[in-house]
Amino acid sequence: MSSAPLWQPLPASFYNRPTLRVARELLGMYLVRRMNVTAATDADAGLYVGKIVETEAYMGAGDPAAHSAAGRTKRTAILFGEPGRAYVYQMRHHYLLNVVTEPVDTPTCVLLRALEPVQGGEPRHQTGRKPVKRTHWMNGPAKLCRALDIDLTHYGADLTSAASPLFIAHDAAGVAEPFEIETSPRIGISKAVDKPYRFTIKGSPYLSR
DNA sequence: CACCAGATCCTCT
DNA sequence: GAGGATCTGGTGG
Repeated sequence: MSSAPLWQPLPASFYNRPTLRVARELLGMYLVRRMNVTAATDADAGLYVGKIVETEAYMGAGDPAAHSAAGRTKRTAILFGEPGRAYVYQMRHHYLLNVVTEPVDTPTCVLLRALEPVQGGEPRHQTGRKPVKRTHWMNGPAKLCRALDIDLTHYGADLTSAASPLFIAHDAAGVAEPFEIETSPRIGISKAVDKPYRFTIKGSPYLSR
């Protein structure tokens, strides 16, 4: 038997709280991706895990930078639903992953912008290309999706279930390393650029940009 | 149905 | 630091 960490999903109640608070507290949590593996020899096969080191909050109706600011559309429908689900959307060739927060009909979410690789080795989607530094495997919202093979099929995925191919956990068996949280303006947007809705683990070498 | 802007990333200068 | 890639949803005629 291995001494692998126990990845225990965060419950929906974690997400059913003010978005800024969720965005801060997601730092240090773990995104767990279970890939399909044929002839798996142990429980860890196909398991890719990254520690969340950078997030951004999108505040819904009152936030011009949020997709849901203009109201409900087909694309943003999931934002109006239950907290703890995945809001994935496509931008050019890329996919971006958000977590839905707050109660139903409150279209808020948190964007996952960067992960620190924890388990699973080099993402296979990086291989074959120019060698990429470990710190650059998942240091951007689209890069982490590509690394973990996350796309529109994960739209609406339940991030609170260990049975899901994609969920968010804390390491119930691990030792948490203390860290400081830094707050800054969001990246890559053109509206509400002054809002300090970006949260990072201070000093992490795995941040975007 | 045409247009456009966009929560990005990579390559080159 | 700039530019391009060439996708998709949303809007307006």
